[in-house]
Amino acid sequence: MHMSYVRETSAGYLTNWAARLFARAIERRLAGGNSGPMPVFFALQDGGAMTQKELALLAAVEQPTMANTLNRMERDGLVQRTPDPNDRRSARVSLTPLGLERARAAFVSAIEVNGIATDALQPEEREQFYGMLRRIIAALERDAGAQ
Amino acid sequence: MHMSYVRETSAGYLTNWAARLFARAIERRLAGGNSGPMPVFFALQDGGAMTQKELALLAAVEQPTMANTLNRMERDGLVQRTPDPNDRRSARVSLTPLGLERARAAFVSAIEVNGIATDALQPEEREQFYGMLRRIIAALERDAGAQ
DNA sequence: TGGATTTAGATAGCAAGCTATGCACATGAG
DNA sequence: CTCATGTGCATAGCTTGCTATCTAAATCCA
Repeated sequence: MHMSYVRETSAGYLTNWAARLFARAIERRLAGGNSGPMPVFFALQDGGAMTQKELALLAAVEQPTMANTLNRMERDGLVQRTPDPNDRRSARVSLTPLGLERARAAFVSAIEVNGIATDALQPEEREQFYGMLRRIIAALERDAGAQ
Repeated sequence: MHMSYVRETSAGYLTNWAARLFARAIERRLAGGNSGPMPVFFALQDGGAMTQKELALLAAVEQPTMANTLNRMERDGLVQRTPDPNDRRSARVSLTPLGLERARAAFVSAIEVNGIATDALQPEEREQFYGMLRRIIAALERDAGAQ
């Protein structure tokens, strides 16, 4: 079992590699923008507001990761935090006008990159690919849950 | 096109999510170990030596990323750098005995996690999944090459 | 009501990824 | 031989991800 074997048939290796290529392809199209805010853009693109916790859940990242992402986005004028009147620990996060603008651009880039990737698949393979990834994600989350 | 659509059918989103789950699943099994050295382990598990550049190429990461990974591995006693007698800019990197031991453990964990993931697929889907990922990687690398 | 527990977020510290840039050594052209 | 160019690696500085831990507010229960 040599490197070539591992490189070609390790699902983890290939998945990590593909994920980095996706992120870089999107970032090249965003001229200075990064791909980290993408899940926040998608979650709030309709003008809605969410708590940090809800955003972390949707993005499937840990709370401190989302906290840092939101701090950078706030620093860059992309989101605003409005204190929750019902819970003084919490704040509702929403996109600023600049954030909405960037969200739309990010959406365009994401769709374009997604298209480049799925063009490498046969039409009937595409749904299958999503399905397989979702099953793998579910299996690995079960593994994580079982300690 | 709402969040739910994006979450379920964005190849980039799903791939990034799966990649993080793979890395965490391996790290949970390595008790303090990290998944970054994995490509180095695989490349050098047979006792061979490579330059940093060769390792970066095999791992498909940039040179500074590999430089940092090797620094951490050297700090932790996993690799040694031997000056190249033919080129004073370069060094040959090889695993220490401790590094070889960790490499074998990492290999076992990687195979186990890979098994958990591929068990979520039908046997005939497995080769297909690797093939699709490889085609997507190739497409995104072409995109990167074309600026 | 008051204390224990839960929950939302903040903070610290690290790994792994990237780009940009600098330096020293190697190499090739004249 | 010398000088321009190329190459291998190091460094700086950033983002995104993680775990561990803290604080403060909310909630639950006796």
